[in-house]
Amino acid sequence: MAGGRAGASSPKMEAPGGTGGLLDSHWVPDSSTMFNGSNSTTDVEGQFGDRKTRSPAFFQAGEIGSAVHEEEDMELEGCSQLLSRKKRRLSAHQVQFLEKSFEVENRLEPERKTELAKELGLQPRQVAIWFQNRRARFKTKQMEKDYDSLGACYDALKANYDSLLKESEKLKHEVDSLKRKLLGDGCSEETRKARPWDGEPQESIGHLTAEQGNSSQGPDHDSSEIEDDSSGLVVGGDSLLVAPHGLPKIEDGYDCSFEFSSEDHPFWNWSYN
DNA sequence: TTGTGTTTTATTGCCTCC
DNA sequence: GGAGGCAATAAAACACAA
Repeated sequence: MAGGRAGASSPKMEAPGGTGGLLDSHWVPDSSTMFNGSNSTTDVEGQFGDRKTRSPAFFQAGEIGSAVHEEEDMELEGCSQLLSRKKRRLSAHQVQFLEKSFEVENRLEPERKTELAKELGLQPRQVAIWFQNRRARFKTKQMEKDYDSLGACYDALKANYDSLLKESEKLKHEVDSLKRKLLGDGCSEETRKARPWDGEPQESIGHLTAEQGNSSQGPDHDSSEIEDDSSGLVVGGDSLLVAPHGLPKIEDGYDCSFEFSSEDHPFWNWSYN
């Protein structure tokens, strides 16, 4: 998307007659709109109202702003040819009011916009812009939060995976040692014949296949293979219990078992089209 | 004082919905 | 086609270190 589109109406743009340098820092005071008696720090940009038929807010001769910097304004009082203006920030009071309103509802109904504008001594367009920018800020913050929580989930899952891997190795060793115990060199012919694991590799001891019992698992081994055996493995009367495992509870409060859903997320619930 | 980074206000173009 | 939303962006305002 092309930038610099605001340039045409930029207050930095020198006014005709080369007066921009001087006028850039001054306003023609506005006697009209004030917020509850307090001074507004903003001008009346956006008073073109409908953005589809808008004209540049700046450089409209005779247009006036509701400046709060009275000293500056006094200096220029009487200046009828305002050709350049600066942005003015909203007052703390106005921002606070808008913030509260945003908390209640982050979307603006036309009536509410008008109402807010009236109450704050702003143009409806300014209120709309403020909400738009506020939503953008909120979205950014929310994405940062989501990024952090996903990172925490990843760490927890990785830790869980690693510990499962270790546990799996440990169990394999136990199985191996039990096998060695049972199949000691001095065992009888009957016992040797009865050894199921001496047959085809897919034969199993209990639920554990020979392959599971003997092969070493790589890092990408699916841990679910041992989950199915978590009910316990009985070998020679001993029970090797594999602890049931699931998704971890992360200590800092994040639960990784969540799924992203636009239904239950305050931000994504918004209908961004 | 000045350079630089951040935040805020506003514009522009495109998109979707009605 | 108009209204309103969003992303991208500009630029003023502000903060702050050197």
